[in-house]
Amino acid sequence: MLKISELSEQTGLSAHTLRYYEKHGLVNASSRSEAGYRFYTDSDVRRVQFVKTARNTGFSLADIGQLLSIRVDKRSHSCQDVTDITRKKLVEVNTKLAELQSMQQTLELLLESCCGGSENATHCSIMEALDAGLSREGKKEARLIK
Amino acid sequence: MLKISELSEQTGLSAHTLRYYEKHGLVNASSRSEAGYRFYTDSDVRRVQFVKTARNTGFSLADIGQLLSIRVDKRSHSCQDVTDITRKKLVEVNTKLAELQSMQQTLELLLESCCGGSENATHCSIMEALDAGLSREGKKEARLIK
DNA sequence: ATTGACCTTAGAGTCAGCTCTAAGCTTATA
DNA sequence: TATAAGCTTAGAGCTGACTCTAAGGTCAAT
Repeated sequence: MLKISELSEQTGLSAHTLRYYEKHGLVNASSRSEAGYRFYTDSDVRRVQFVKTARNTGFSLADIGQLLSIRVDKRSHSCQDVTDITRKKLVEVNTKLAELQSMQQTLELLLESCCGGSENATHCSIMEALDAGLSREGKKEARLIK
Repeated sequence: MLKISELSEQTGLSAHTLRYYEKHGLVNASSRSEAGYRFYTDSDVRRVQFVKTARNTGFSLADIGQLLSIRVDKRSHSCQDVTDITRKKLVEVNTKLAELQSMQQTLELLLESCCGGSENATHCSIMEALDAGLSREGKKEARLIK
């Protein structure tokens, strides 16, 4: 039986976070001391680690709530239930990736187009590109310099 | 001279958002009517479009505040000032990209490893991988199936 | 003159996932 | 026994960028 600080050590999640997860229905202590202290079993530890792994994989707490309810009663759920959640998450991740890649490309083009020197910014091509809405000129110049 | 709703139309930003930007020091109306209505000039429109472009490129409102102060007095700032901000942003974007790419890879491996069928989830390899902290087994199985 | 669309403000609410505080018990150590 | 560390709770605060509300003033058209 672990106290919350011990569970915290074992999982790397703060006691605050563990209580927060409990409040949101993800992880309960199996029992409490007379004084009300939370006590966690090995099974609780595994559940918390599942949550942590799922968080690292990008799942939201709401997603994890669903995954956990599958986990406790696997017989009532199908693999498809699991892949549905996973595929939905992958779509979200891919969407964000596309946005970030577009930003990355823009930022790289901007940096390539600018001297970055200590002269004043009167003709800074980054400022010009942002002024031009990144249209034509900004991108074209960037490509030329490339 | 445009009223706020007209500026909203021209820029695609809501009047709410434009007032929000004003409150945060990014865009002021050049003048006001006797009744207090905001009036925007062409120069204001260009400033708002600059902000919008910079937002699309991933800059935070704080970043944009800095970029704007360079924009209004380019002679007092160097290209390096501009590239510093841009490079900092690129680093942030690359960091987030790395996180998301890792998530993407994990999610894809998980999906490859699971049948996704309508049988029950008793031996679902996604659940097993999440239980195992994505370690060894999860990844290995995924690769084998690949 | 009245409707209705538009404008003003301060300030509250939203999202997600924590993170922290205050006030008060409990437990372990000296 | 006293002190300090650790636990409890409800609830507030944080981040960033909006988004909305309420209560009221203004303006153009009928």
